[in-house]
Amino acid sequence: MLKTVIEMDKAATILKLLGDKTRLTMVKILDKHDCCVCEFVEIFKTSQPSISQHLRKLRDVGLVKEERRGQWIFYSINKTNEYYPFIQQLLDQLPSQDHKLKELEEQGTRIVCC
Amino acid sequence: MLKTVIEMDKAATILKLLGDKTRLTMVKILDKHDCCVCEFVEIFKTSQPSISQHLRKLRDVGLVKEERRGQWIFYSINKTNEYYPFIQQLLDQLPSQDHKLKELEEQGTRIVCC
DNA sequence: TGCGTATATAAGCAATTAATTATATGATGA
DNA sequence: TCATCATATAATTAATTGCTTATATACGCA
Repeated sequence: MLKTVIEMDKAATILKLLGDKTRLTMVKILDKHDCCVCEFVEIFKTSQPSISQHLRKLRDVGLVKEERRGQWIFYSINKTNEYYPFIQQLLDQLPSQDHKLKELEEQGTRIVCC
Repeated sequence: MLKTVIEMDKAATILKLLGDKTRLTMVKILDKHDCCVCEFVEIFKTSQPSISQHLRKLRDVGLVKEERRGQWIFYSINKTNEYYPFIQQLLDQLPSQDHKLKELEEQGTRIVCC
């Protein structure tokens, strides 16, 4: 089995980023589904700037990437990031957050927006 | 394979704790070797209170435990902690920090103190 | 072209964090 | 019992973080 090793500095940086419940949940969701900003605003019941700022931090270290689709900007996990295997192993130990997206669908919020 | 799942809250708390280079390195070292406070002071070239405070945080969430041996207090990983499997998987992806202890031995600092 | 929607960025502020300095506690050994 | 060593705790301070409010940008549509 290939053992990937990550430097301590980089690991600490990534863990610090993920050591925030909002960002950790975002990344867990994004690992399975692309999402746009307004969905996160709904899910976390917080302000749009707050969400944007969290996403920016994740983007700055390359964990997620953005892509414009018409009016919306979708975020997705950057699987080509050299540290993706590191976080993937971590995410696998977290409970699925699919129910959060399901709630949006039930509210109609997911469809309306994206 | 048994899949252990950890709640998001708890995971975020632990990741935040480990998202500090000093604490992450401490835990990585402790995963293989017990250490006393004065060794960490040497390794990290920082003040004793600073080291004590980091250890306290790790102790407060149960990741490490302390044990007095005569004059010294040794810290070790708490393998019975319910979140140990979570961090173990993470630690396995980090480079060994044995060289740091080796340096102490070469300096004689390890033996003198502990 | 002008308006509404989605998102990003900037500035300000309150809360949290990590380090320092000073002091307390507890064990050892003369 | 007193001095010393190892460690913990407390108080202070500077730096960092995350949120809010306000504003800017960029797209889609009438």
